[in-house]
Amino acid sequence: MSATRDPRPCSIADTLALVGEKYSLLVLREVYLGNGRFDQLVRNIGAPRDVLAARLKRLVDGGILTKARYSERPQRFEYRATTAGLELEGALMTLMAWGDRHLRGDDDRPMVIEHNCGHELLALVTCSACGREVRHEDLTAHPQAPGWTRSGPAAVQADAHGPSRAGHTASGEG
Amino acid sequence: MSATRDPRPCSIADTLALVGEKYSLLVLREVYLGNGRFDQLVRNIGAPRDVLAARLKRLVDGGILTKARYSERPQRFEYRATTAGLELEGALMTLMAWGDRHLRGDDDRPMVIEHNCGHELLALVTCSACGREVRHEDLTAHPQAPGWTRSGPAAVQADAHGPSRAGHTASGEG
DNA sequence: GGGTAGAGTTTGGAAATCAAACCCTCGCCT
DNA sequence: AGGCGAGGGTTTGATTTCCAAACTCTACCC
Repeated sequence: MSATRDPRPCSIADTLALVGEKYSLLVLREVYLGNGRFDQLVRNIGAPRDVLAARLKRLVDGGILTKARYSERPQRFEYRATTAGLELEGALMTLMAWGDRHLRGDDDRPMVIEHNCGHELLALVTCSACGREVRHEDLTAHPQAPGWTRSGPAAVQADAHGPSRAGHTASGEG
Repeated sequence: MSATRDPRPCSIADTLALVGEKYSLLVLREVYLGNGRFDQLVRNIGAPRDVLAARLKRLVDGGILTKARYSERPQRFEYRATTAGLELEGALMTLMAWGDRHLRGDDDRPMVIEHNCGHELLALVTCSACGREVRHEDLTAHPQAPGWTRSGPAAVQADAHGPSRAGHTASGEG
């Protein structure tokens, strides 16, 4: 019997395995703001120092941050985002926009980001091909991983009398 | 005494407090795919059943999922995304795009999303005002929360501009 | 020498995770 | 009517992780 064990292969899961632990994305937030020093990260994020040290090591090992020396004699370091690390900023802006919209009133924002087009940034996820905003009902998933369908592992085929086999295209209750 | 304690007020942190725990975003992934049944979530995500139950409760309480009955007689439920929940799909697509680009070769994708414009989706985060892609160097953060600057809590006055020079604030306060 | 800043590491108790086992309701097969 | 199995969880007990506070070490500044 093949192991029913392994979860669905997925780049979302892989990405979260790297940056999805508690505090990791907040480290990125601070680094984007230019706050790359250890004590600064501790204060601004509120993370335990040992946990933060572990997260930083992981982010550096994962190629998202670098540890740069900014002073030789009293050895002092600063964490900076790599190119790959900077490419996660969009995801953070998206999460911020969501939180601003759903967890606050539109007037109670703790932070405003200014885009150099002159306007306040409201992050929007779009399709790079057509430029339109990504909406759920416009998407169709095509699993590529062998042995996996949209609904689960093909071997188990857990799709008999499902309530809505439609999956992505056509439903919508809201 | 000194309230050096509270972390920076931030919608990113708030959002992550709700959906940032392990597995939560993978639950959303499966729900977007139409897989809202408990056992399906367990199998496809690989989460312990008790942890998954806790996450589902939190997501329902947080207004991101609803628990819908799809069969009366053998009582059967299914979790579905609310409107707010659907609005997180863009963030997931962004994380997927990042993982596809940085954690895999562009040929080894476990899942391809088709956009109904006819092309494969490559999620891009853009500024809703000007439509351009969000890039780090085009952004400027403006903290609104009282007592907080870009670099940290104002009361503690961590120096403001970069690691290069320290402002020498000798006078303590306390 | 005393004090401060930066960058962590150590410590020990509290909380979360995990895999596996268990529970309960139905529906179906025989 | 007995047994099986699916679905949807809850319980259990051992392992990990987290957390806050204390501690370490270097180095500058007075």
